[in-house]
Amino acid sequence: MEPTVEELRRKLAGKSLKVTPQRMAILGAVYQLGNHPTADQIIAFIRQSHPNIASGTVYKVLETLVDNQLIKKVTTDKNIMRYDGMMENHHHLYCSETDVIKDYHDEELDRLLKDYFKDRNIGGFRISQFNLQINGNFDND
Amino acid sequence: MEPTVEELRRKLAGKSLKVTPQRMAILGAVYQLGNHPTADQIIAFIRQSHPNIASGTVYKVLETLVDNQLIKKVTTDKNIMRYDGMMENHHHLYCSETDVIKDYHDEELDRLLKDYFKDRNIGGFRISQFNLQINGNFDND
DNA sequence: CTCACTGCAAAGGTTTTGCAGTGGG
DNA sequence: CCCACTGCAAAACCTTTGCAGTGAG
Repeated sequence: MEPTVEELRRKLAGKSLKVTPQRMAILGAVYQLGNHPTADQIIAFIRQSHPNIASGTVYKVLETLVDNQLIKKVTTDKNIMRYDGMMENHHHLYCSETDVIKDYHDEELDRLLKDYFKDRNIGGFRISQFNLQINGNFDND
Repeated sequence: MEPTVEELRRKLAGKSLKVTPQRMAILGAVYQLGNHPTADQIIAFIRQSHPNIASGTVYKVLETLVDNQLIKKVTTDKNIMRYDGMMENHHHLYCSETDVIKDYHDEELDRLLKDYFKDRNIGGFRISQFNLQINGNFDND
């Protein structure tokens, strides 16, 4: 969860995106910050090393990264967009009090859901992807 | 899915909320509009019968209704909040192109998930509720 | 070289807030 | 009657946009 400069470069180039210092920093920030950061957190983090980066640029780059499936958008009850660098199929534990999101991986659950949707026709709906939003509270609050 | 005036009144009173014409109209609008309306759609709908309702009031009332578990918030990739009057456990089919959300109910799926989480300790997380976000496309687009 | 990307600043759109006046319990 | 609720308008907030200048391929 902390790719090297070469890995970042490869991810961008792999999507035929120009490799700019800003894009490297933003994609790296999403990975390093980890816990589903907001645009604001990403901007603050990047300004430590790139003081002149414009917030408009960050929003544009995040949109580009989402469009190219290098990151995903994550929404919560608060209407602030958050971003997730984990592209493998996974689910989210969400506490609305603390606004903390934790990833939840489980192959058994994935298999269960996949089997459920297999051969099931959801009235004219072509499923591209699904994920479970699990709401509740973390014990150590 | 179109409760009478008495039912609306009972729902509000049941939560010890003052029964005002605005609250009646807003809760009724969420039910009548059905498809997970935005605040804006709710306001436009209500103004037909209550031309003077303030948008600030609508936002405040919607928040109150959410807090009192009479409606739920629904989020999508677009950062506009939407509201859902269906309180029974259910899932959502979501098409990001058209921004259409359809409810998906299935007891077998609910049982499957319930069984899965039964006796399973999700590392210090107390689950209050979960729902599946199913992304894809509707055939008749 | 060229066109996509960045910085900057302004605008956009949704949601929140403060306060005085109103009305439901 | 009293306090919660409403209307109004301004402000806050996140995000988008336009344009001139820059730099990656």
